[in-house]
Amino acid sequence: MRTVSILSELSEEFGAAFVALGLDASDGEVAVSQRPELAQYQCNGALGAAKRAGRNPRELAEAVIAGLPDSSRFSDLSVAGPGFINITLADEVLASYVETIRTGDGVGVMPREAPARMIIDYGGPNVAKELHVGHLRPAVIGESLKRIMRALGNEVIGDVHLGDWGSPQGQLIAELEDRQPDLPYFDAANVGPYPVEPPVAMDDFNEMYPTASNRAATDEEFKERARQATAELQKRRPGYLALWQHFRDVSIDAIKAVYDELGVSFDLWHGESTIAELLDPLIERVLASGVARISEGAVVIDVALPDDKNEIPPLLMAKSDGATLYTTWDVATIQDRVDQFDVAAMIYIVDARQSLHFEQVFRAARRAGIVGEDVLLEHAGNGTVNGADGKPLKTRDGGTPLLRSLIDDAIDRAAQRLAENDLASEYSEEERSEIAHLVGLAALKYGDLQNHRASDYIFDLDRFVSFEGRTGPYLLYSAVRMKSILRKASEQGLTPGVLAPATGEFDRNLMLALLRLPEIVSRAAEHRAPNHIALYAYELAAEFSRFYEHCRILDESDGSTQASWLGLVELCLRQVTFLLDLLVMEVPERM
RNA sequence: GCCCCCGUAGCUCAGUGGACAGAGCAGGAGCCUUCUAAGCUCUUGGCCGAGGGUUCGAAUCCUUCCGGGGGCGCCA
Repeated sequence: MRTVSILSELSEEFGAAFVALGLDASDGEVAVSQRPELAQYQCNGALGAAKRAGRNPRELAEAVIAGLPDSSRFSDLSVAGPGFINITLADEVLASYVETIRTGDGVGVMPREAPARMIIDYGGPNVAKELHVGHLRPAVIGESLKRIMRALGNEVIGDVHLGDWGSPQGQLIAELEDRQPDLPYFDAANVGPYPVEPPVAMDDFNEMYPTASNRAATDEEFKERARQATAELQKRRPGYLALWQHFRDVSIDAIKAVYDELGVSFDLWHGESTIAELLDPLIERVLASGVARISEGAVVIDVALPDDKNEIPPLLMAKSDGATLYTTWDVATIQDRVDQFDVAAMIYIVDARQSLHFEQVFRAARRAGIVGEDVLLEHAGNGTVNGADGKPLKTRDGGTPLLRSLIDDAIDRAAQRLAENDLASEYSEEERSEIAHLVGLAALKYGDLQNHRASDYIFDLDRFVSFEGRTGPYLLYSAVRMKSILRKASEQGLTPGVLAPATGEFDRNLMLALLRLPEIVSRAAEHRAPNHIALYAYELAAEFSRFYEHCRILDESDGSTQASWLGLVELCLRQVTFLLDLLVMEVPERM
C-alpha cells in the first residue's frame, strides 16, 4: 500500500512554499499543534527563516500561505502570534487521509531512513544463574526496540549474548569437583567421551553458585583453584569443556523458559564463549600492530583521545596471568559480528552504568581497525528498577528478586484483582486464568516501558496492576472493547464502511490521533525509546474511549455514519494491536 | 579527585528550541433501566533545584553552584 504520513506530506508542501520564496525546505516542517484548541497542525519555520532573511515573520508566514497550491483543503490556515502558521484540515480531507490507511493493509508507518541490517544485544544473562530483576529492562526494551526497528523495515538480529566464559564458570567447576570428585570431567587423563546426562540441574545452581562465589571471595585456596579452572577451561581442557557445556545447556533451557513467558526471543544465543577462538589471534594482532602495549604485565589498549575532556582509562585486553576478560570478549564480539553479519549497526541495551566500559570497547575496536566508522556502535543504556526507597529493588530479605517471581507476582495480582472486582466471573476457569496471565504481563511490561529507557523507575506492582488510569490493563481493556463492538456489529449484520467526514469533536479527534502513528514510531526508533509508543498507545486508547462514550455506534440511525464509525473502530483496533505488539503485549478476545 | 546521569504538581513520571509546561494516581464534584463503569465529564494543584549566558523564543542548548544516584585497568 501507499503509506501515509500527513505530517510528511504537509511538511513537503510547506517546504516547497518556503523554497519558492528563496528559503530552506526544512523551514516548512509541520508538527502536530501544541494548542489543539487553535489548530490541528502548526508550522513555525517562518520565525527562524524571517530572522535569517531579515524579514518580518508574520509577512513571511502570509507569503508562505499564499504560495500553497490548494488552500481549499484547509478549513483554517492563518498566522498567529509572532508568526506561527496554524493549520486545520477540512473534514473531508481528514477523513480521506484516514480512509487511505483504513483501506490499506498497514497502519500508516513510513520508513524514513534506508532500512539497514543491525544487531541488538539485549540479554546478558549468566550461565548457571537465574534471570533476575536486572534482566527485566534490557529484555522488554530490547524486544520492543527490535520490533520497532523491524516495523520500519530494518533487518534486525537479536542476540542474547550470554555470560558464559568468565570466572564464575571456573568457580562452579571447582565447587563441583569438591562435591563430586569422582565425576569423569575432573580426571585430566580422561579425554572423553563423557556422559550425555548433565550432572546438575538448574536448582543445583541456585545453591551452588552463591556458595562458590562466596568461597572465592573468602577462601584464598579455593579462589586460586577456581582461577586455574577458569584458565584451563579457557584453554579448552576437554573434561572442563564438556562439563561447561552441560552447565550452558541446562541454563539456557531455564533462561529461555522465562524469556518465552515474557514474549522475548532471540535470533542468536551467542555468548562470550562464541568468540573464544578469536581471542589469542586478536591479542597477538593488537600487540604486533602496536595498538596495544604491556602495562604491569597486562595487555592494554590506550583509548584516550587528545580532545577528551575527561580521562578515559586504557582498556584491559588480557590480565597479567594471560586470562581474558569481558572487555576482551566484547571487542572480539564486535569483530565476530562484523565478519559474520555485515551489520550497519550494533546496539547494546545494557545497564547504563556500563557506559564507560562500552566507550572503551568501542574506541578500542575502532583503534584496532576491527570496525570502520561506517558501522554504528551504540550503547543505549537502560536505567534500573528501584524499590519504593529509590534504591535497586530487593526482596524482603535483602536478596535480588528473580524475574520469574516478578512475573508470577504480576499474574497473581491480576487474578486477585479480577476476583475482587468480580470481573470475568462468568467465564470459564481456564479463560479467566488466561486473562489474568495477559493482564499481569501487560501490567508488568507497561509499567516498565512507559518510563524512558535511560530513567530509573520505582517498581510499584499495585500501581501497574491497577485497573484505573495509564496502565497495561487499561490498554488491553480498550482494545477488548473495540473487539466487542465489532463482534456485536457483525452479529447484527453491520459492516465497517467508508470513512465519512467527522460529525463532531470526538470522531474528529480520534482521526487526528490515528494519523500521528508514523512519526511516533519513527521517533521511538530514533531515540531507542519505546516509551514514546507506550504513551501514544495510551493517548490513542483514551481518545477511543472518549469517542466510545459519546458516540453510540450501534444506536446510530444514519447508516453511513454508523458504517463510518465502525470503520474508525476497525482501524483503531488495528493500530492499537500493532502498537501493543511493539510493546510486547497481547490482547485477549474478551475480559 | 575526575567523569557520567538525574533534580518538572502531594506521589509516580512524560515532555522532538516555539504560543498559557502535560499525563496518571491521590484530593474535590458529577455520569451506569450498560455498544463491557477495567470507563467518561468537570475540577484543585507548578517562580520546570538556584544563579548567569546564547536565542526573536529555553524545562529543553552553554556555564557556575546546590542536592541525589552511578562509574573510574587485572569481577562481569
